[in-house]
Amino acid sequence: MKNLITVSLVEDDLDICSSLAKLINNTNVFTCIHQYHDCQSGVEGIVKDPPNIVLMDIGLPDRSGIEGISEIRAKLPDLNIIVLTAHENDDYVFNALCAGASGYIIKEASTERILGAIHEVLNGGAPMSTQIARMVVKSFQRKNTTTLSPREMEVLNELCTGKSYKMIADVLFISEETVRRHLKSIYKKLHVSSKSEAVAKALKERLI
Amino acid sequence: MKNLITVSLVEDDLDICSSLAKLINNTNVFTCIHQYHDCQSGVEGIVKDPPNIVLMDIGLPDRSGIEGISEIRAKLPDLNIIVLTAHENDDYVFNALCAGASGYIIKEASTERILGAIHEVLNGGAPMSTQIARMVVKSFQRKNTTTLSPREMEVLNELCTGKSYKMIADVLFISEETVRRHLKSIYKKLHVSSKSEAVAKALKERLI
DNA sequence: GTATCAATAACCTAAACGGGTTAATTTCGA
DNA sequence: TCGAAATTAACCCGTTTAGGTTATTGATAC
Repeated sequence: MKNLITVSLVEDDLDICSSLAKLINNTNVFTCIHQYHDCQSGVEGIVKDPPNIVLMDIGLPDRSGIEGISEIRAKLPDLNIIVLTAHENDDYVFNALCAGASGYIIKEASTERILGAIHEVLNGGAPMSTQIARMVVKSFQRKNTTTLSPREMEVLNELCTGKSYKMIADVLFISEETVRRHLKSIYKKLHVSSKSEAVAKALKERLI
Repeated sequence: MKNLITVSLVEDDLDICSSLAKLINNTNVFTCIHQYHDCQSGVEGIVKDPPNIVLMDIGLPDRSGIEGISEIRAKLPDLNIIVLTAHENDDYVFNALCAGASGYIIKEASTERILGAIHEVLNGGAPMSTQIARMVVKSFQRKNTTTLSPREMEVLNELCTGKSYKMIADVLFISEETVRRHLKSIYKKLHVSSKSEAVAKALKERLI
C-alpha cells in the first residue's frame, strides 16, 4: 500500500461525482476517501476527516459552496480546496478564490487537465485562466481617483496604522492642530466624517 | 498603413531592447513607437505619448521599475503594462503586479510566448505562472487566527463601514452600551485601543 | 448540575475627536 | 509676478470614545 494523496469530493451530481472518484482512484498517486453530495455534510465531514485536497462544486443545492469554503478554511487554513465549476469566467470563481480556494477546474475539462490542476495545486500553483487572474490582480490594484495632497497622503497613511492625532503629530514633526487641519481636508475630499470611516475607505479602495 | 497597436519599451540592455523592437515590428499588428533605456525618461516619455502597451524591465539602473509603474498608472490608469523580468517567481514580479502591471514576460521566453503574452493582455488576460497567481490569490485571502464571537464579528463588520456606536446599535437592534461592551472585548482580543486601529487591523489582516 | 462563556445593559470620568473660524508662510504654475 | 493651493498653527465647544466596574440571562460544556 503506497502513501497516497487523499482527495475528498463535494458534488451533488452523482454521475459527475462518481466519475471523478473513478478518475482519481485510477491514478497511483491519488485516492478518493470521501464523497459528499451537499455542502453541509461536506463541510462537517471534511473538518472531521481532512483529506490532502478537496474538490468542491460551488453550485450546490443546499447552500453556496463559497460559504462552505470559508468555513472549512476557518478550521483548516492550510487545506487546499479546488473549485469545480460548470462555466469558466464565472463571478463565482472569483469569489471562491477570495474565500480561500487555491484554483478551479472546469467540469468539462479533460481528465489530463483535471489531474494536472490537482498536481499544480499540490506544487504551490493556482490553476486559473488569465482572465480570472486579471480579475484577481485588478482587485488589489489601487484605483487612485482622489486628489489628496502629498502631505495629506502621509497623514492618511499614519491614520491607517491606527494612530491618534498626537501620535501622528509626533511622527510627522508637526503640531496636533495641523494634523487636525489635514484631517478636516481629508474628510471633505473622501466624503467621510470620522477616523474609522476614513481608514475603512482608504483601505477598501486602496488609496494608500 | 494599417491601424497598428502601439508598443513602447523600457529596457536598459540595448541588445535585448532592439531585438524586442525587431520582434514587435516584424508582426503585422504591433509597432514599437518608442524605446527608453532608463526608468525616468521612460515614465516621462510614456506619459507624454502613451502607447497601447508598455513592456517594462523592473531591474533598471536608475530606479526601480516598480515605482515607474506606479507613477505611470497614476497618470494613465488604463494603460496596460507588461513587466520584463530575468527570473520568474521573483518577489519583484509580485510587487509589480500590485503596483499595476497586467502580467509579465520572462526575457528568455520564446518569441511566440512573448507575442502571446501581449495578445493575452490585450484580450483582458493576465499572463503569469500559477506560482505567481497563487501568491496573488493568497495575498487577499483572510488568515483568521482570531477568536471573535459571532456577535463580535458582526460589530466589527459594522465598525469597518465607519459607523459610530449609536449607528451600530441601531442596525444590530441592541443598546449603545452593549456595542461598547463588545468593542471592549474586540479591542482586547485584537490588541488595539481605538476604532480606527481596529478597522485598520481588521481590513489589513482580512478578518472580515 | 454547576461552571464558563456569550450577549445584553448601565453608569462614571477623562481623553480624544469633529466642526467651525482665522491666519501666516511657502511653493508652484499661469 | 500674481494668484491659487499646500502646509503650518491656534482657539472654542459639543459629541464621541475608551477604560473601569457591576449585573442579569441563556446556552454550552464538562
